[in-house]
Amino acid sequence: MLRLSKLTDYGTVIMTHMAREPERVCSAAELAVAIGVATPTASKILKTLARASLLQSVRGARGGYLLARPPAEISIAEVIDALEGPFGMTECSAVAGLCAQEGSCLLRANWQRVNQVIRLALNDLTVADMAQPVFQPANVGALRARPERMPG
Amino acid sequence: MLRLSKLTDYGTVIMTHMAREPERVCSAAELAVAIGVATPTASKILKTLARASLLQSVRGARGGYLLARPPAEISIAEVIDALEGPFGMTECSAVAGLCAQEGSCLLRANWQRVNQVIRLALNDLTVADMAQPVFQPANVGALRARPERMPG
DNA sequence: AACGAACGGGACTAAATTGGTTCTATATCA
DNA sequence: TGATATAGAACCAATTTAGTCCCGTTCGTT
Repeated sequence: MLRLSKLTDYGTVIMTHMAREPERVCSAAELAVAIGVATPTASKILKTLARASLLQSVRGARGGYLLARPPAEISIAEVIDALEGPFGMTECSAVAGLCAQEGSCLLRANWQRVNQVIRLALNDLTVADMAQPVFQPANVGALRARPERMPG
Repeated sequence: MLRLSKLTDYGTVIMTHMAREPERVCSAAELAVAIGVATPTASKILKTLARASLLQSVRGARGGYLLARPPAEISIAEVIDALEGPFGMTECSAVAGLCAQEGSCLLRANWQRVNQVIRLALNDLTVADMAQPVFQPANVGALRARPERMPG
């Protein structure tokens, strides 16, 4: 459930990769090789991330991309938002007000809440966190271990 | 981002609807009218929920569906799992081990963590919670208000 | 016993989404 | 000036999703 698209996955891998050397300007071709996709595909993702102001682009020869902010200040939620469109687990909560069965729409308020939890959890997880090979739960407030009711 | 499929959304609406009268046997046709979809569509969802043991089916004339357990003991995570397939935000974390770019797969461990947060949050939210018009945050441990870093 | 209501399961079609490529224009370094 | 590299849009193919239909089975009702 809650599967992200491939492009979004690639996007997080790219951001993580770049976070390891935040100063370096990386070209689309270089990143494509690094993460194992074709250049046009990487390029498409990079353009999207740049348009969302998560990356800064450098045009011209020896150009490429650069993290727009320190990796610790870029949350995974932002990366997902950039690549996956507007937030919202259901259509209703994403684009409020155009719901066919208004009678059942008490639900929406609850979905909004669930969305919010997820968003907060992902807001607390930064690109810098992801770049660390061993991930520090302390950095991510929402990631407390809560063992109850965890089905297979 | 993290958009659920329509069917899953319908599924939660159905479960919530049924939670309001847990004793009553509801036919597919009746539920279809209640939530505003065509009968075959409702039927498809109900079959899936029954196969996942979230609903109990009653065959024959005057048959229908019934919650398999008290609504407070059915989590939203289960409903989503039933309708959306195996858990996992990326392909890698859903079906471990078949990742093209193994080098970048440090990421996977982190994604797993994120998945877990989301899952725990949704595990704590039950069908009974959703059925209440005003939703009690106290019932849902993971739903603490945490105002930091909440962009547009 | 026969009829009809209702579920079980699978196959199928159409529509929407996604993944990926290509092309043209623009910017910049050497 | 030429090579390199991004910007942006259009486009195609493949997958996924939504929704429908059909046939078999179960079981009240008459």
